[in-house]
Amino acid sequence: MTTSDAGPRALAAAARLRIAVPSVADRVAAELRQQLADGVLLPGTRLTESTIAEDLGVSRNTVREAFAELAAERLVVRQPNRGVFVASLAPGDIHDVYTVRRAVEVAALRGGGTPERVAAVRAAVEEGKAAAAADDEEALGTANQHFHRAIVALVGSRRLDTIMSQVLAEMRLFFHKATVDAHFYRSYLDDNEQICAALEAGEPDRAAELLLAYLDRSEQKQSAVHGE
Amino acid sequence: MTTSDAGPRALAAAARLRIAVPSVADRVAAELRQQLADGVLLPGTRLTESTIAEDLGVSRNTVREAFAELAAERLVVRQPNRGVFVASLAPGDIHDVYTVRRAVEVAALRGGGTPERVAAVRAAVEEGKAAAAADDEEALGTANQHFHRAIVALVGSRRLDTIMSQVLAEMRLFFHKATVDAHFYRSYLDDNEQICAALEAGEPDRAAELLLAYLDRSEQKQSAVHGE
DNA sequence: TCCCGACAGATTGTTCAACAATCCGACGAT
DNA sequence: ATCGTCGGATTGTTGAACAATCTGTCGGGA
Repeated sequence: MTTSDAGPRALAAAARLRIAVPSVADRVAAELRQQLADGVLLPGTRLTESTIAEDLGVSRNTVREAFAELAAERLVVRQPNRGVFVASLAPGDIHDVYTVRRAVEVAALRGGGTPERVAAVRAAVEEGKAAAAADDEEALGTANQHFHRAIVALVGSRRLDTIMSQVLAEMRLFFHKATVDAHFYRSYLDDNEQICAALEAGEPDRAAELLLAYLDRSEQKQSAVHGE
Repeated sequence: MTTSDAGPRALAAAARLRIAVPSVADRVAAELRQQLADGVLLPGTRLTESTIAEDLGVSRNTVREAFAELAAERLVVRQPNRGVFVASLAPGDIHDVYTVRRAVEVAALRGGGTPERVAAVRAAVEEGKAAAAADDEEALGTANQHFHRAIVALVGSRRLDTIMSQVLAEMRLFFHKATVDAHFYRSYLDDNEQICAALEAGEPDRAAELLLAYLDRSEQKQSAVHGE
């Protein structure tokens, strides 16, 4: 009771909210996630437990726990008695991912959102423009992700946010193939601007329509690049 | 080679698609999932690793892997160095769950779906009616879940299906409190019928509107029962 | 009386070593 | 060339061990 009295109930709540120090398994998972996002580990690559355990200086069991996390996020697939492999998306999976995005993002956009959250969308759009001006393709890609994440964040749902995060993480897996074209994301700048403008103008339904068209186009592009 | 020869390529494909024998960890997770769904384990209950390991006759490490699975599904929460507890939903979480349902189910319904899949929705409706006629509240509840699962299945997206499954699993966690009222699900029978009828009539948008209203009402009820 | 710190017990987090089950590739026989 | 067989490698699972952390209790001091 150093400061104002908190009471036992508040203390219990604080305990529940205390900063959870990430476990070793979590950190291993985070490291692998990073390598997956960076394209260090390409789809289809086999991840051997003992190798990773050795490389990261942790036990095999801990690596196993990390694999369980990643498998739950679909970033990695487990083949019993064979090992885990970096997930690779079939053409059907691409459509599937976009189906989720259509459901989640359009629903989020239709809700409108508070002015503060709309401002976050705007910020992501500007971030993209700045990246384009600086010819930073890398930044352009992340700005684009921020944009879509901000759209979902409009509804303020923790669960929708994590769903979106996972979908984006999945997409990063096979986006590497697409970004060989250095100007890939640039074509989306206008779309983002228009969607954001419609949203700011208080016309969420129109914004949703624009987004829907955008997603359909994007899916087509992806499918084409992915060779189908 | 008991039956017709398949050839090496087909065999490789079969190997990839072969029925994955569930690992011990998977079976432990399944068992716990069942107990959670059945209400044997109520929200807030602490799950001690050693106890469960002993009860199910497996090693503590294996239980740990099962916990990782369940944690990824939000059915249990891990408190570092304290243990895992059966997840309990705060009032805000209830709204959050319904937010996901609104996004997913409405989007699915708007798509219409193939006649075959519409038929599956109809089947779930009839299943509910039959359960009501037989005064089987248990069956009524599962029929209701089948109904909503069938709606999502209209789009035929593996990812949306699993999202819906997880959401329903989460709901079963706190639905136990609600079903003390034996006639809880009965009130949904008419809604389901109307939604299904609109869908069959080729008016998916009207069906979506009905579902939206249904979900809002359901959320209100749940929030009320859950004491808020 | 109430608060605070130390202590003991219990539980988790992590590692290590071992072994069975399974898979993969090579090698040799037909 | 096809088919078994065998050996090596990897996974699945177990059991034990130990440090780190948490919880509750017990006593001392204000």
